[in-house]
Amino acid sequence: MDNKNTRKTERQKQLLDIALELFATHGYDQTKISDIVNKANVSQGTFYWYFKSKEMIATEMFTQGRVAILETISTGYRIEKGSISESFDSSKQLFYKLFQFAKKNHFLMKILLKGIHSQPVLQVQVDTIKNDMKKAFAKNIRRASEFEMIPRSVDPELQAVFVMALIEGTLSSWLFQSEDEDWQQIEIEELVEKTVQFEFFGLFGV
Amino acid sequence: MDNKNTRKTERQKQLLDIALELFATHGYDQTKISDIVNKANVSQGTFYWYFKSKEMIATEMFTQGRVAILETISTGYRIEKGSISESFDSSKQLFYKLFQFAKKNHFLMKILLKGIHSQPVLQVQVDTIKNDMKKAFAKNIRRASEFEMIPRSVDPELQAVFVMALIEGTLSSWLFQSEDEDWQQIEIEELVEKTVQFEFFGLFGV
DNA sequence: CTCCCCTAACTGATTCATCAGTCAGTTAAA
DNA sequence: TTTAACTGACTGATGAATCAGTTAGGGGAG
Repeated sequence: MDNKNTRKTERQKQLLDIALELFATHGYDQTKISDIVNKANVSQGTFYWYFKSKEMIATEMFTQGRVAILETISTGYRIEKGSISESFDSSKQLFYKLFQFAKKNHFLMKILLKGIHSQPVLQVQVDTIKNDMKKAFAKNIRRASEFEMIPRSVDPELQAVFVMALIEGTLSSWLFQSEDEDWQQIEIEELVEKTVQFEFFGLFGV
Repeated sequence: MDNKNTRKTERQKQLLDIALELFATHGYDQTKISDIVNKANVSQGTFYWYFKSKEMIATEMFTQGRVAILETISTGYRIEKGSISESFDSSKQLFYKLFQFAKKNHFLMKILLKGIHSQPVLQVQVDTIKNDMKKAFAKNIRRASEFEMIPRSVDPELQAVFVMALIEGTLSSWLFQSEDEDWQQIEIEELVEKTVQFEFFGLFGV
């Protein structure tokens, strides 16, 4: 009985993993249910034993992914009243965790970063996750601003847009052009360092 | 004969404009050829008198759009040896032109920013345009760096990734959430000012 | 320990809706 | 009269979803 349950969840996980990889590498629309089941060596009908539809397997991915991402971000927080260098370091820590997560879950990240605009229902879910991330950054910035760790001058919401843009674009470049020479070389620590550098000081550096 | 030519190009433009709007608002995949021709009050067959396929009308859009964008960026350049504040101003001017372009051509920009990942052939074209933009920024940064208008410390290619990310993300937020209160208010001049501020000085501001 | 029974798990050929693209025929302007 | 421009019903491919039927493996009766 316990065994049965395991067998069931294992097949479900197998299908989820395969679908995740195929969606990320070939795209959601380019991936047929038949591609997924062929790779899993099961029949088309089996897929529908585990998932109500193609849309539902993607939804399941996002539900699980959302939890994992938000967990990563929330544990990355460590903003307390302190010096500027402390706020710099805590941002670095957060970025580091995020970039590590992105590397480990690069299939999920690719799907999220590209979006699924051909499927409005799914795109809403992608947008929700991105919005949650942005809100997390905004909260971060608002607190740092209250503690005077960064200047109060600018609207935290707008700053959050900038930071989110920076993260999204940097992760996209990093994950999508990883065959590229330029990116091949760069270590995650270095990339984080330079990204946070830009986040705090812009083109001018320190 | 000149008249004939005009009539032909006008219908072509009409179909292009309608397709552009529908692709931007409902998405490429959600837009049927029948939607386009209905809105234009012509028959399905007429569409195929002017365009070989759905893919080709999108390709035509991108071909025209690419020219317009690169023209905008190239006329926005004005980097010459000078002071830091001059490099700041020239960046502001470039951003201003780009944001103006984006507002005027928001349908095109929406398509480019979202991408068309369901259609690999078209996505390549989108990526090409984005890459052209990034190269333009990289060139800009490289020159500013040579002239010591910004520090030489960091890799211009990586800086270009950051700047491109900033532009893309900011434009996306601006164009897609224009019903939002926050964005409703903000003037293009103010947005440009703050974006360039972030580009040069990051979260810390001046 | 066996046989048998039940149902969860699985099969894959078939159905069905959708839409891009076609084509034989029509219209209008030069 | 010619042909560019247009019509709209039709075709054909595609792929998600279904369903009637099959299999396997765990649990209970003997």
